[in-house]
Amino acid sequence: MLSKKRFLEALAIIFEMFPEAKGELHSKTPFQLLIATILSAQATDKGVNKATPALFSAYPDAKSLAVADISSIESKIKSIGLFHTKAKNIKAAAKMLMEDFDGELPKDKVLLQKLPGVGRKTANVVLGDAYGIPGIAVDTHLDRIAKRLNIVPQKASVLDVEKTLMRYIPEEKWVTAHHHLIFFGRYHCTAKNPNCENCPVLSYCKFGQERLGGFDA
DNA sequence: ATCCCGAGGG
DNA sequence: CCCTCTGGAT
Repeated sequence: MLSKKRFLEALAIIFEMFPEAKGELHSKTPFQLLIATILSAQATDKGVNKATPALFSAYPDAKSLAVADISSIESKIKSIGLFHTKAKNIKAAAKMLMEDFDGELPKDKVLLQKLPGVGRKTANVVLGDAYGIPGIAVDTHLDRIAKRLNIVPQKASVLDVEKTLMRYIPEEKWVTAHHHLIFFGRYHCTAKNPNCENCPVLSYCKFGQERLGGFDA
């Protein structure tokens, strides 16, 4: 297992690889960020950004989305995938915001997760990016990277990954580290053909060393 | 553990 | 063709 000290060394290198990493979902308000983030589940941010202009043009806020027709919402987000569930969730979330939260986003992880379609990962993203509240959203990229670097057992849950990262990374860097790790996963340590051959943190990476050292897959 | 589910990439 | 994408609810 990679030690905390060694992980932080690797993380510092990853910071330098993508110095300007940040959230890439397009939004004008915290509410729109919430909706975009719900829509981003099992979808690319590019795909979400392609669909949200039409969605937010028609329904820019919780008040309008709460009373929108499901079929109208579906037609605007269909290209994203999982659109039945997501249309239902974002309308219900908007309605809940209006009825139970005075039309404003709760700045609290537990309350945010009461909204349909909002789990731990989405809550962390919204609180971190909209309000700067410390948190580490573990998505498919962070989960993969944590396991490749071997800071957690291969069978660890996303919650275990989050806890370990929170223990290893200083709190004031949680939000930025999250973005740097996302970029690293998205553009370098990819799921399919990771660029281990040209990786600055190869010397820290169990997965990469075994992959390059071992026989062809 | 399984379902949802279209677009893009290899 | 198969795999993956800033997951969540059952």
